[in-house]
Amino acid sequence: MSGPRVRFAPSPTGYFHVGSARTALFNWFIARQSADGVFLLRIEDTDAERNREEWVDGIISAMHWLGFVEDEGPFRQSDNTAAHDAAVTALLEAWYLYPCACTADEVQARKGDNKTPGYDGFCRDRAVPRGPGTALRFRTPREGATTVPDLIRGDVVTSNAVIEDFVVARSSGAALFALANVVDDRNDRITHVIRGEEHLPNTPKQILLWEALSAATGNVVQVPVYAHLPVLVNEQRKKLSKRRDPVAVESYRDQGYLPAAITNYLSLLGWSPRGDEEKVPLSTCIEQFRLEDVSHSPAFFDLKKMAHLNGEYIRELPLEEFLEASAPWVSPWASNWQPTDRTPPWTAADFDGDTWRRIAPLVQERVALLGDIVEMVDFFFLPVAPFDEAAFDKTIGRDENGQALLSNALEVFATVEWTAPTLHQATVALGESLGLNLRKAQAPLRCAVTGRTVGPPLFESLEYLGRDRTLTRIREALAKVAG
RNA sequence: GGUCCCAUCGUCUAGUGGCCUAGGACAUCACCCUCUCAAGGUGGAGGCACGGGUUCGAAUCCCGUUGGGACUGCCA
Repeated sequence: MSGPRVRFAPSPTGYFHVGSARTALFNWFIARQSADGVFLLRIEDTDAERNREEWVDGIISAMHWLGFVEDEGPFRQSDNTAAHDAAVTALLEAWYLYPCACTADEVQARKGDNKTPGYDGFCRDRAVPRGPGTALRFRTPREGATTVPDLIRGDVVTSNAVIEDFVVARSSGAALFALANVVDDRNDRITHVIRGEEHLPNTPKQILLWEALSAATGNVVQVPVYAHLPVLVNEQRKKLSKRRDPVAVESYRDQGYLPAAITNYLSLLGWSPRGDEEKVPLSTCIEQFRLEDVSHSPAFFDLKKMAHLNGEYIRELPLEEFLEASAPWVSPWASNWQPTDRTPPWTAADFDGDTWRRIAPLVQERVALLGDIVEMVDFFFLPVAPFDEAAFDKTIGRDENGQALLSNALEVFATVEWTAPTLHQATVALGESLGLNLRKAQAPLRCAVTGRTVGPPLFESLEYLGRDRTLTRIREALAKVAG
C-alpha cells in the first residue's frame, strides 16, 4: 500500500490567499506524515480569461516561502486538455452527457416552476444535435442518492433528485472545472481531496462524474476520500474575500511576518495541537495532525493573534538571524529580497550597520512585525529627527521644565562620560535639580533626540547616537522653541 | 427561495457521557517590574444559543427552534 497522494490546486487569479495557504498547509501535513506521502501542485488555469501568468509565479514562490515544496509538479491543468477532451468524448458516447442548446436566459426562465433545482433538464430528451452553441450537460440520475465520504464531517448524503443536470463542457467543447478537476485527480491518483468547504456542494457532482468515468472508460479508479475545511471568515463572519479583506500572503511577507509564525497561526485555525501550548513547531503539527480532528465551523482570521505569535517568533531568533531577517526593511539595498511597497526613509549612505547591530537586541524584543523596526530606529539614520509635533509641544514647547532640562543637559552632556549608565545617572541628577523624577526628565530628552515619545531605551540610544549628534539635536529643539 | 454545512468565553480552541467548580491562547482590565514603549510575571472579568427528550448522570447522544455560513456560473 502506497502513501497518501494529496494535491494543492490553486487557480492563479490573484495573490496567494491565506485561505489557500491554510488549505495547502493541511494537505502538506498529510503528505509529510508518511514517508511515501506525495504533495502535488497543480495549477488550475483553464479559465484563460481570469488567469494571469504572473500570478502563477507569485503563488508558487509565496508557497515555497511558507515552506511547502511540491513533490510532484507544478502541473498545468491547461496541459491536460487532451485528457479532458477524451473524457468528454467517452462520457458523451456512453450517454452520460447530452447537448443542450438553452441560453443562459432560457435556463433562467425555465427555473420558474420546475421541481428540480437549477436547470430543469429541458434538452435532456430532445436529442439536440451537438454543434456551435450547445453545451454538454450531465444526465444526473433522478433516483438514489450520492454520498460524499468526508473525513471531517462524516458521510454527507445528497439526494440525486436535487442535483441539476449541470454543464460539464462549454459550447466550445472545453471541459469545465467539475470535470477537468476529476479527470486530473484520477490521472494523478489522488487519494485525499482536502479543500475548502465551498467545494462541498459540488462534490456529489464530481463523485457522479468520477464513477461515470470509471464506467465509461473501463478505467476504474477508487473515489478519493474528501475533507472539506471550514472557511476562514472576517469580522462580519463572511468568507474572506480578495476584494474586501487583506488576504495576500505576499502582503504579510511585506509587513514582516515570519513564515513560521504564519504557518503556526494558520495551523490553529480549525485545528489545535495537543496540550496547552499553541506555539509549536511544524514538526509537532505533522506528528499530531489528523483530519478527523479538524473543526466543523468557520474560523475568524485574527490578525492580532497572528501578530502576537509573530512577535514571539521574532524574539526567539538568535541575533544574527534577526539581523538577517530584518535586512529587507533596514538595508534593502544589501538584501536579495525587499518588500514591494516600502523602503526605509533613510539612504544607504546615512545607514550605519554598526549602530543598527548595537541597538538591534533592544529593538528585537519590542516589535511584532519586522516592518515595525523602521519607525523605531529611524532617528539614528535620518539627518534630522522626525518630529512628532504633538509630542514636542507637550514635552518641550509648552513645558518650561522640559526646556530648562534641555538647556542644562547641553552643558552636562558636553563633558559627561558618554556611556549609557553615566548618561542615565546624569539625567537623574538633571531631573532632581528641577524636582523631576526620571520618568518626567527623560521625556523632553527623548523627544528632542528621537522626535518621539516612545522608542528603544533612551540612554543606550544616546550612547550609540553619539555626543555630537545628541547635542546638535538638543540645540535644534531649543531653537525650535525660541523661533 | 432551494440544497448542504455548522453552533463552548469578544476571538481561536480543549473537551468524544461522570476527571468540568468547563482548560489554554489572543484581546481586555488590575497590579508588579520599569527611563518611554514593549516584553515578562501575577491576578481578574468573560462561554457550553434556546427548548424538549435519552440516561442514575449531558457541553458531550437524539429531536425541534433560533442563529450563522457555504453553494445555487458555459468560474475555480
